Amino acid sequence: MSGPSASSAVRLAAETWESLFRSQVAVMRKLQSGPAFKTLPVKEYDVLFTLSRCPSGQLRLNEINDKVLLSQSSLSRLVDRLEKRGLVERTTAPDDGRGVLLSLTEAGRELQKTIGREHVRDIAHLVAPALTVEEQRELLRLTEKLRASVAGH
Amino acid sequence: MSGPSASSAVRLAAETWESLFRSQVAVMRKLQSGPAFKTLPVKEYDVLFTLSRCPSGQLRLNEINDKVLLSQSSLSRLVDRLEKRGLVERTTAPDDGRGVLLSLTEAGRELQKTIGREHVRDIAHLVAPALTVEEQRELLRLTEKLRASVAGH
DNA sequence: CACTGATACATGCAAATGCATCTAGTTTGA
DNA sequence: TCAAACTAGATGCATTTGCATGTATCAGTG
Repeated sequence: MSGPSASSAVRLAAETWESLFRSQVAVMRKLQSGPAFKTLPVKEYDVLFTLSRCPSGQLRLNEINDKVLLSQSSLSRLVDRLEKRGLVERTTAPDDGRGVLLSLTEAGRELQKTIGREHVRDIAHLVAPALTVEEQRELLRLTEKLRASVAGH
Repeated sequence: MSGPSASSAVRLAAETWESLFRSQVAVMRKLQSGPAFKTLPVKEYDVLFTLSRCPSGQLRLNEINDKVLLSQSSLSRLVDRLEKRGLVERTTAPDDGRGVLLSLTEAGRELQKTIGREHVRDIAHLVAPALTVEEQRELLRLTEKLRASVAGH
């Protein structure tokens, strides 16, 4: 079962993750230093973005928490800030009294769109020159496959 | 020059980045919750790891800062903590009096190895079942290509 | 229904983070 | 050669984060 190929499989997995991680750092560093995030930190934008992509327009806090690298308490307070700025609204979940549904206000939707347009341009300027269309498609496929597998743990 | 294919190119780049980012979040979330990082936070481990991979055994703080998603001041204080715990050592750079060279102490090297062994196993358990060897190689290639392109301005 | 344990989110508090700024060493150019 | 501009890193301070815990609701069992 184990042997030389087992240890090289472990090494390959580790190197792959390392490379994925460093590329994420490099891209994120550029993106967050851009002018798009002077008005709103990236992590807060990410919550607005996630809400904007959601068909029902509402998400539970714990659903959002799965998408974001933040502790539950940090997300709770990040949402406090967004709420104080009038960008999102908390509602008690109808089917579960413990739960909180989050939705965008009109101001939140506007701000997401404004930042989003610039953000998407910045992304394109970084990613498009780096990889061919085919390579991007493959990278998209592989990362999605990885994410799905890990989420299913 | 622009047209329907221009906007779809932008969309592809954005979706690719989004997928890369979310996969990174999913994997990192699992990794950092593991028992390997009870003794040392991931970000601090990452500095030890980076030093351990460096041929000369020494790195400038600004070099480390490129690899990590932290502000300069945060890295400075993270290194304070590592130094207080006796895991790394600061030395003034011989060729530039402003610079600081960081190197592992023996204790730092030991701790990195200990955590590293477990960490690598955790990575393998997440990545290996998700992607074939060929897919991992391709993911490694694509992320490295992306990182190199982004780093080069 | 009462009771036990689990889940969703909020909050007190200590620690980590980032921005602006400071200090010190280095490079530039007149 | 020397002052001005620049760079590396440290530090004061306000904000953000996470851990531990608290509160309220839900689910399961007798």
